[in-house]
Amino acid sequence: MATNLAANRIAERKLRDRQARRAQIISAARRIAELEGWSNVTLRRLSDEISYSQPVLYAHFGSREGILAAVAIEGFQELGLALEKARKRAKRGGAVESVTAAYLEFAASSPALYEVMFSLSPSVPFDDPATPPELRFAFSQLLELFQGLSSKLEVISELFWASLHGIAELTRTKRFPRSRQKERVRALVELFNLPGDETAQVVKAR
Amino acid sequence: MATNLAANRIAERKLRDRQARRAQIISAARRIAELEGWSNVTLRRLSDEISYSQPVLYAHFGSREGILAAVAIEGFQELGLALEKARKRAKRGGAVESVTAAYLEFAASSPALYEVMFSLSPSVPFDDPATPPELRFAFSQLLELFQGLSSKLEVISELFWASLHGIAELTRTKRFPRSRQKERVRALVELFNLPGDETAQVVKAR
DNA sequence: TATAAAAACTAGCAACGCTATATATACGAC
DNA sequence: GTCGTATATATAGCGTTGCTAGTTTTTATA
Repeated sequence: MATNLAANRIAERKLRDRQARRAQIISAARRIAELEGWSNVTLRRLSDEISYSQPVLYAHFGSREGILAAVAIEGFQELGLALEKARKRAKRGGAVESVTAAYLEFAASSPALYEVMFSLSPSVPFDDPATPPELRFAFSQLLELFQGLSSKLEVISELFWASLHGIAELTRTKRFPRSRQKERVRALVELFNLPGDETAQVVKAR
Repeated sequence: MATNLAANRIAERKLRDRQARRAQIISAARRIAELEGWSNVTLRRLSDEISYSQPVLYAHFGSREGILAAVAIEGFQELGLALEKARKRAKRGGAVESVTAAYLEFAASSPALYEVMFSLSPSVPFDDPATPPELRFAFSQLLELFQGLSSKLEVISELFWASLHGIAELTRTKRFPRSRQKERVRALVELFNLPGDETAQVVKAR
């Protein structure tokens, strides 16, 4: 029947509209957060920005937390892509340095986004079957860095991630002076950029 | 005059009472936070716990933020003391390992306290003249670890702090599985516990 | 065009941080 | 001891928040 086809197209259009609005909400939340901080991302403000009433937000995300989580996942996607790009365009042996720079640049240029990814959403776990693929992908870019270099691939990747996160976070929260950032990065790269055999030596299992 | 002496003693007693209540507030906040999370540390709940009305809280701390900051500073004091103790009781060459364990133990055993120290109070800065001495003291314990070992004392200490913080935070927020924690710690200690000349070699300025 | 379903809005609840105003308590001078 | 005063504490309420029940409007189908 023709009605079925028409019904299909209508359903598709509705889905598109839904997704577009969802993206609009996420985008508005990001923009407000980056300009005015997450405390200004209120449901009333968001519903204002998208010109819909508050309950519409709840049709897309079950709660304010849900909106933050969605922004965080979008952030992990972008971080993963940025790291992948940095790793792939690095010259031989310079992958650690390149990825380090990309990671810290990401955190520094979108502090509110980084904040929601790591400080504000305990509802986006990693060590869990329900881990979002975007988060797995981002971490996999760090795993790639040490592939075959160390017998403790996962451990050394986690340690590298922890160091990057620590620097990013202590910088974001004003515990580290920006003035020494270059030296910190150089020391970090030296610690982890252990080419060839040396890597196995320093990072080797006891 | 006798009245002056009496007045003095009264003033002293008032000060003691004030400080006692201040400590009571901080203690209640810590307890609730550790048991039920910081979102349950509300002013009404706090005033209930200390059996005073809400405005009394404002006589001690100007705002809810002020209470969190006070708890955070108490946390830095305790962290600093714990690190100092760990460093001093370590056998020769084992200081890094000992301090690492103490730091991560502190973070793991009081997650809410650690959270308020690093995630919830941007109003306790470090790179600033107004940095609380408690925070400076805690960091100085990390500086001590690398005293004379590296030409980049501050940078390597900051890097070590960042790594510890990254591990603590990614563990607290469930991004790291606890199962590999031991291996992570061992790898971290190997990275930073570079006895004698090797330290200068790996950490040296280019 | 009439009807059922889906979508959106209005209005309001409870709880929050915070504060202006009122009341009770404790002090110092007589 | 008594009385005014200053200090300490309490009451009550404002504006805003996340969230939702109930109602109205819009949309799709027959």
